[in-house]
Amino acid sequence: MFEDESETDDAFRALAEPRRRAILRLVATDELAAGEIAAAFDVTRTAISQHLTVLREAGLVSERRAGTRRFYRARPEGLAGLREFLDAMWSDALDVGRRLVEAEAAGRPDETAGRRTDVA
Amino acid sequence: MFEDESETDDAFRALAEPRRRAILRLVATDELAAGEIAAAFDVTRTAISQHLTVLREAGLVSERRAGTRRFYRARPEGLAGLREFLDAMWSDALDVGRRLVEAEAAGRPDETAGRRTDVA
DNA sequence: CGCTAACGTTAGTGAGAGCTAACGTTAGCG
DNA sequence: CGCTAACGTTAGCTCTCACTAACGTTAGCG
Repeated sequence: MFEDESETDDAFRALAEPRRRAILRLVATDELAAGEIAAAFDVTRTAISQHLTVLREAGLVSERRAGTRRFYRARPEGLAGLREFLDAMWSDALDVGRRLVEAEAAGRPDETAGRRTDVA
Repeated sequence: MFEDESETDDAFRALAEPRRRAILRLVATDELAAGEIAAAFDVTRTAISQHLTVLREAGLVSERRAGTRRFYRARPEGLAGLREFLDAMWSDALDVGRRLVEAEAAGRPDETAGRRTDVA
């Protein structure tokens, strides 16, 4: 698993920016033009344009051209990698939590914390 | 929703770093000491220590001290904010996809699309 | 054509983040 | 005590990234 690390990495880095997440929420429910998106913030259109480029290259938004305007919309498939990562992490961590409780109830063995190498 | 933006922001920024995600996967299944974690990478222990600090402040790992050693483990609750964000984004985007298909079948209204939502 | 509107793109700047080396801290051993 | 081991912390460097200003591109109108 996690074979598309480079692709998922782009999505993570793209979402690390609060403004990009705001843009994504903005186009999650409605398809908006670049100018409309830029009007919603108090930064330059240039900055928004670059953010849109990052989001597009990360596969998080799709672009549709109509005349001189370009409409953007959230692309749910771009979040698939993140969901996989989070779900795997979530279930693994919860599983360990359960295991630790059972171990403690059994009289707490496993103090040396013997490794398991199936890390990645 | 998205009221814990500052807390979620820390988690997003923490996960934006590939090495921190690797560390998180490493301690997702096993509780490891700082030295063991550092041994798994080819960077300095200092760098790993700083990464662990970031992960801990983001609520993504827990710390347990035993003698001079400090054991770290993944904290699934720290991912709750991210899951909420992703789930909301996912369902919203899919909902829009469905709505667009229906609108197209109905004869495509809503061309102007002028609006602004709660941008934050 | 000329002109304007709506974008994207490039160069340059300042703030932030990851990395290393050196130093400080705490726990265990003789 | 003195010494070592296992960490964390600070100072400094470098590189990335978000932002702005200026320029280039494409589409529509007269």
